[in-house]
Amino acid sequence: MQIHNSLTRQKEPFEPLNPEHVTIYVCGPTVYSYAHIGNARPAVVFDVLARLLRVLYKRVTFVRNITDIDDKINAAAAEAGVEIGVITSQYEQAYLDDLAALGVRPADRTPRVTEHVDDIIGAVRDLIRSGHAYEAEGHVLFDVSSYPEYGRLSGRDRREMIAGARVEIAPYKRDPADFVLWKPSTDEQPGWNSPWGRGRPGWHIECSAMASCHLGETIDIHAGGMDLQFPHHENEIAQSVCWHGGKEYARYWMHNGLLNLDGQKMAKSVGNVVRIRDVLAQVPGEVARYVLLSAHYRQPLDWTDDVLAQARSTLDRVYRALASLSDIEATDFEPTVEFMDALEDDLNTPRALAEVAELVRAANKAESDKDKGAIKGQLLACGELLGLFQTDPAAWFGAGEDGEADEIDALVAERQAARARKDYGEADRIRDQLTERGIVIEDSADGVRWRRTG
RNA sequence: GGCUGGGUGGCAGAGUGGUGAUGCAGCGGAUUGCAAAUCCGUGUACGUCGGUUCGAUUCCGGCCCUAGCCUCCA
Repeated sequence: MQIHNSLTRQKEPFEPLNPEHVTIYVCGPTVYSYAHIGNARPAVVFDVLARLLRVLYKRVTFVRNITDIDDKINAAAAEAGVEIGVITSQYEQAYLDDLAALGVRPADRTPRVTEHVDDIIGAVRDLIRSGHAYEAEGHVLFDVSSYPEYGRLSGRDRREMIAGARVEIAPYKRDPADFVLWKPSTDEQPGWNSPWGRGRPGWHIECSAMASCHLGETIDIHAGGMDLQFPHHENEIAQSVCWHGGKEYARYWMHNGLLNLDGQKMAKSVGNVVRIRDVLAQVPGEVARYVLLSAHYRQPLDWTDDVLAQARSTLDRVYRALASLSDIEATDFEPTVEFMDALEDDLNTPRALAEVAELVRAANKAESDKDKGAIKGQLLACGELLGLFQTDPAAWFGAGEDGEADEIDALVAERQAARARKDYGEADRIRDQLTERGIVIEDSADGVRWRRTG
C-alpha cells in the first residue's frame, strides 16, 4: 500500500520493517475532560488503517496511549478537590465509550503514562548519560543542539524558530529550543521520586517511552493530528533517536487534518468544541463516523449540521439496499478490487465510499439471487473495513425511541388494510399522520417499510 | 515574519495533461392508486492573471483568499 509520509512529504510504498509484523503507535488523548469530535478523527481514521493492515499483514500491533499525567489534569483535579486518578479514570472511560459508539475497535494495547514512569525515568537517565540532556534547577532538559537533524519532520530551521518564538524562554534553558524531559513538583502537585528529586515527566517523553516499551526502538507507523507534528512529534523523534543510539524512531509518520467549526479549527483552546457525546445525542455514531471518513484524512473537514444530514441520507440509501437483500445470503465476502485500491492508496476513503455507492446501485439493479448474494457480500466486506454498514437494517431504520415501533407497526398495518379494500382516503390519512411524526412509508413489492427522517 | 497545506458544479468531496468521479439536493422520464423508494437521463465545476503545451482544472510563476504550525492542542 501507499502511505503519505510526513517525514518526506510524499506518498511512499509502505514496507514494514518486519513483513510479518506491523507496528503502529497513535497519540491518544490527555484525559482531563470529555473528548470532542475533532479528537475522534484520528481515532476513526487510524482505526480504518488498522483494519486494513490486519487484512494485508499477518500480524499488527496497534497502540494508542492514554496520557494521564499532565498539568491540565492537575488543574482539573485541584479544582475538583480530588486525586488526579479520579479525573483520569472518569474521562478515560468516557473516551473509550465515545470511541466504541463511533465503531472504533479497541487498540491492542492502551498504555497509560502512570504505568510507565519508571520507563520514563530510565529514558531520561540514559539521555543524560549519553550527553543529550542536562539538569538545571531541578529540571531535566533535552539538549536540542546535540541532535543535528532536529526540525526535519516539521521542516523548520532552529534559528528561524527562535526568531518567531512567541513563548517565554525559561532562564534555565541553554538553548531556547531545549524542552523539558522532567520537571520538579511542589508538595501539592502529583509527583514521583526520581534521581532529580520528586517530579513528573514533561510532555513529550511519555510517548517515546511507551512506544519503545510496547513496540520496540523502531516502529513502522506513528500517527496523530497535524497539530502534533510540531513540537510534540519533532521532540519525540529527537529524544528517541538519541536515546537509542541513532536508531530510527518511526519510519512512516501520518498526520490527520483538523476539524473546523465555522472555518476555524475545533480545539478546547479556541473554545469551539462539539463533544462526541453531544454528537451522539444528535445522530447515530455511524453517521458521525461516515462524516469523518467522507473526506480524505489529510484534508481539513468542516463540521456542520449539513454534512451530518447528508451522511445520514447516504447511509439510509445503503441500508435500504441492504434491507432489500435481507432474505439473501451473502456469498462472496470480499471487498472489490477498486475498493481495496482506494484504501491502499493512502487511505483514500472518499474514493472507497464512491465504490460503495457503485455497489449499492448494482445491488438495486441486480435481479438474480446469485448476483444479489455476491453484491451483498462485497458490500458488507467493504463496510467491515470501514467500520460501517454492519448494523441490522431493520434496527437502523427503527432506531429511536423504543416502544414507539409497535405503535407505528400497528398504524402501518391499519393503512395496509385500508389499501387492500381500496380505501385510499383512509390510507393516506394514516400516512399523513405518520409523516407528521417524521415517519416515511415505503411500499414495495415485498412489503411495506417505514423509517424515520432526520 | 518563517514553514506547511488548501481553493473543484447549490452543498459535500475524489481525481486527472485531452470522454463519466461519487453522494446529498434540484429538474425530466420510467414505475406507483397517490406517494416514498428504485432505475434511466440531466449541470457552460475546477480562485485569479500569465507561461509551457497541439491541448491545462491538472505542470510552472505571480497575485488574491483561506486553514494549520511556529505556545497547550487530535
